[in-house]
Amino acid sequence: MYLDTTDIQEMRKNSLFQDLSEADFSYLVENTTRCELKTDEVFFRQQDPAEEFFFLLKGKVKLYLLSVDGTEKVVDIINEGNTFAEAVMFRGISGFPVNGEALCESKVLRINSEAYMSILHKSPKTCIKVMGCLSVRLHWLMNELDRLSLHNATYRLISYLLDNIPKDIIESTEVNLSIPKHVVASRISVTPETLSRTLKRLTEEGLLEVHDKHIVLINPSELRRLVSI
Amino acid sequence: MYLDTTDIQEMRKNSLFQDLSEADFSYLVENTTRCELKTDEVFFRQQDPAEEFFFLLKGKVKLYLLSVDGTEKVVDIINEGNTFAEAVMFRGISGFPVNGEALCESKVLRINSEAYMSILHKSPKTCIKVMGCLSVRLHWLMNELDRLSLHNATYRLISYLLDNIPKDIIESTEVNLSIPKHVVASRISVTPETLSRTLKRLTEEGLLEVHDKHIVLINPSELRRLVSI
DNA sequence: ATGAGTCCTTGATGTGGATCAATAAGGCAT
DNA sequence: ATGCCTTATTGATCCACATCAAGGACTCAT
Repeated sequence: MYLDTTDIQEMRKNSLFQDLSEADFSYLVENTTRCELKTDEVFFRQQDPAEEFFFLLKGKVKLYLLSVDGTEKVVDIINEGNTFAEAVMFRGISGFPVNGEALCESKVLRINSEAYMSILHKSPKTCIKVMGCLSVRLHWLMNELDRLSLHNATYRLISYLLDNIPKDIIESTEVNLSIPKHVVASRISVTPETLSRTLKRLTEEGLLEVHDKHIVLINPSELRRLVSI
Repeated sequence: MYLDTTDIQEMRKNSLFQDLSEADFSYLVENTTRCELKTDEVFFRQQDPAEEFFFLLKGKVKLYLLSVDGTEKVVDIINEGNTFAEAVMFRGISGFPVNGEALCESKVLRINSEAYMSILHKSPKTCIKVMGCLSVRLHWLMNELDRLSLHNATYRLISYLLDNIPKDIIESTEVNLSIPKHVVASRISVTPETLSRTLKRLTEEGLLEVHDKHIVLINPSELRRLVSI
C-alpha cells in the first residue's frame, strides 16, 4: 500500500528525514510502503532479513527478545512518530536482533534500507544527524543497564512512570498507560505480580492512585526524590 | 605529549580511521595527544566536558557508573586497539556519561572531537563506517540488557568466559583474566562473593579449573550448551 | 445468560544472590 | 621479620523478587 500526503508529512518531521533534499526525500518515499497492523500482529522476527526499517505512524509497537524457554523481555516500546530498527542497516550482518509486534492497531511505514543508505552516502549532514540518534539510544541503553543492575523494582517502576510526564511538573499528574500492565512489567523486568504489588505499596504510601490504566502521580517531586537517592 | 610513528600506525588500523585520506588523517594526528596512565588513574569523570574521545594504545581501561551511594557498575572493559567514548561527540549535550579509569599502566590517545567531526562532515564513507560501529555497540548493549534481565549469575559468568575464547574452540582452553576478579564481578553484575562461589561450583561440576587468574575451560562445548538452553 | 478467555490481584511458599562477618593469602614498605 | 593493605574465599543470615496457585472482574462469542 502506498503513502498518502499526511503520511508523507508525518514522516518528514522525523529527524532522520528532516535534512534531506526534496529530491532525496521523494526518492525515499518511492521506496517506502505503508502497512496496517492488527493488534498482536508480529511483523518481523529475530533473524529475519532486514531489508527495511520502520517509521511508526500510528499505534504502538513493542520490540522484544525471546529466550529459548519462551520468556520474553520487552526491550523497547515504540511510540508514534519514531523510527525503529534503523540501526540494523549499518551493521554488516543482515537480520533483525529483536521481534516487532503491534500492541494495538497500528500503521507503519516500511522504508527500504538500501534507498536510505544511498542517500546517506551523499549527505554527511544527514549522517551526522543519524549518528546523533544512534548515540542517544546508546546512552539510553546504558542508562537502562544501570537501572537494571543498580536499582530495584520500585525504582524502575517510578522511573518508568516519571518518563511519561514532563520533567518540570510538580503537581499531581495522571499517567495513562496505553499498554497492558504485563507489558509494562516486562519492560521494567519484573513479573506482573510484582508490578501489581509495587503499585499497591506505593498507593498505600500515598504516592499514587491507581484506576486501571490511569495512574495518578500524587506527588511527582517526592517520586523524583526517591529515584535520585 | 605527542605521538610517535608506532602510535600513529596503531591508530591507523582502527576502523574509525582506516578510510580517511592521508591529509585528513594527518590533520587528525595533529589534533591528538598521547597520555600515559598509572594504575587506577581516573582520567575522565561523568559530566566532565567531552571535547575528545580516546584510542587505547596499551593497557586496559574500565568504564563505569557510580550511583549516589558509591556502588559502581562496570559498563565495559576496553582492550588495546579500541576507541571509546566516541559516541559522546554526536550527542548535542557535552559531558561523559561514564567514568574512565585505567586498570593497569596504560597509554591512550586523546583525539579532538571537533577535528574528527570536521572530517566526518566531508566523508560520508567514514560516516557510514562510524554508524556501523555505533550500531554494533547498540546491539551489544541490547544483548547485555537481555543477559541481565533474562539470565542468572552462572549464565552471565559462563558467557563472559566464552567471550574470551574463539567461538570454534572445542577442547580444553585457558582464559587469562587480566583484571582483578572483583572487576569481573561488577562487569557481570554480581558481588565478588557470588563470583567466587559460582566459580567454585562450576569447578566442582568439572567444568572449570581455577588457578588464580588462569581459568581453564575444561569443556567449552558443554559450557556453550549450558548458556544456549 | 453461559462459558471461555484475558488481565489483574492476592496469598503462600521458595530461592538466588546480597549482605555481614571472619579468615586466609599474597604483596610491599619499613 | 613485622605490620599493613588489598584481594579472595567461606560461612551464616536475610530479603527482594519469582513462582505457584487461586479467585475476581471484564470482554466477547455463542
